[in-house]
Amino acid sequence: MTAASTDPAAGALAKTDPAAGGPTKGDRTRRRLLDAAAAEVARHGRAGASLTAIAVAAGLKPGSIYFHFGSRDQLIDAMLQEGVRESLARLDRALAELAGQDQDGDPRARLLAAIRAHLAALHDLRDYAAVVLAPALALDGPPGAEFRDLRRAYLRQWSGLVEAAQQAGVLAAGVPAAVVRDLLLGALNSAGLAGRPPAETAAAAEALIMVPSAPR
Amino acid sequence: MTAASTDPAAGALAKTDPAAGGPTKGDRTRRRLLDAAAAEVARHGRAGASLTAIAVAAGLKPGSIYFHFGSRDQLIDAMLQEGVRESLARLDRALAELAGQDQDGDPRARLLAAIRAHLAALHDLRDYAAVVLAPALALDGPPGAEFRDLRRAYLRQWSGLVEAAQQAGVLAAGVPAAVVRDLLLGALNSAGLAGRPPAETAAAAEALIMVPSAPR
DNA sequence: GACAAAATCTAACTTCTATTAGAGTCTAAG
DNA sequence: CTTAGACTCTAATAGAAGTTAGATTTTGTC
Repeated sequence: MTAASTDPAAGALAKTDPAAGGPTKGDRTRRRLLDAAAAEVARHGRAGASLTAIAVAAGLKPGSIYFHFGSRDQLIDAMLQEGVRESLARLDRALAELAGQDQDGDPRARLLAAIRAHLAALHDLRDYAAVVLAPALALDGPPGAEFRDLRRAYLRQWSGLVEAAQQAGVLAAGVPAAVVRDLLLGALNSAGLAGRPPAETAAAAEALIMVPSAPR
Repeated sequence: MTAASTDPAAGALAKTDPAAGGPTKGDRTRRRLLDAAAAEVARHGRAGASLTAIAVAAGLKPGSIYFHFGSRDQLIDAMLQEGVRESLARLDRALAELAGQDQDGDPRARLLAAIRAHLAALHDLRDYAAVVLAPALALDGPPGAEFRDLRRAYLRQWSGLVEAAQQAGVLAAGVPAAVVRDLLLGALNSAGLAGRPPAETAAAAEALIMVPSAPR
């Protein structure tokens, strides 16, 4: 171990300056490392993201990374977690905002909000999301328990939204919800990463898949 | 160069025994190498597919690969080309079969046939297609002219199908065809790689995106 | 069965990689 | 200014990667 005293390499998360003033210097470069890792993985895949390239992109020498992360894998895992965690938080937030309005439990409104939130996340988080949410992305090896759980939670959220929408007649029924969910997320990911403004893609997705109006 | 005499490493394609009897031994191991490369790239990404792993999977020593291919990159490029080429051929074949029937130019029938062909290709070609057709897969570096052209041709085919379907009222109009194409292919890729039988996925996709019946 | 070509192996090399230990520098608090 | 801790660099390690040249084996043909 390089740093045995306080060992910031152990914690995977970047604490959002809980106690005193702004983020410490270590927090900042840790963030910079995660960003660089996301960019590198997005561009060259997990296996192609070299520590040296990440270090250079973050303005460090390769060896210095080990002060912040225990290994290359831990760094990449941390950035993957960060990506899903943030996406999940955004989804939850979007749905919570809806709850404070008139359309509380309306499945149609909830699904639309989720679509927009997903596309917005794809647009804002860019490299993080490109890596994390891609359906069949080659992320070899055991993905790490925490990442797996977060990803599952994200998918479960969407399954729930789809089922509710089907029962309300907003989405085609008589089709396994899991398949619809895969189709939907795959469509959003593919079109969302094409670089178009999220609003445009959202409008297209809604026009394409939604039953034109209320079940009537 | 290792083999300067007849140099099979130069040609990227596997000739389908044009002249005499069955495929020569070189053709067979070349095919085995392409398969191994596809599997390895599908599992570990382009950068993570090591020559040694490919060689072992094909029952060879790493050095022997250079008799068949000029370099690692050329091997992988060849397998990528093989993937799109076959997918494109299947799509063309499916559309041509339709032309011999009553529903010659019906946009709806053509789109349905294309969806089924794409999902079937995803299922049959597996590793090849998983790598080639994935929307935003990290295939770093210049993709190679031939591969790029084939891929463009595939996308152009789909754009045409989508436009025709929109004009016929089979798909939601008023939305850029390119966006719809991305959504559609992304959906098919994502759901198609989930391991479900292609027919089931096709049915789900059709139920989800098609305007219920003819424009009437 | 001998011969030439095709196909594979062996054994090296170079380069790049992650990783480590220890020494050096910066930063903030007293 | 001093000092302790946080942070970063340098230099070196061991291993795995792609690649190559030459020897060796396999294959098909007269």
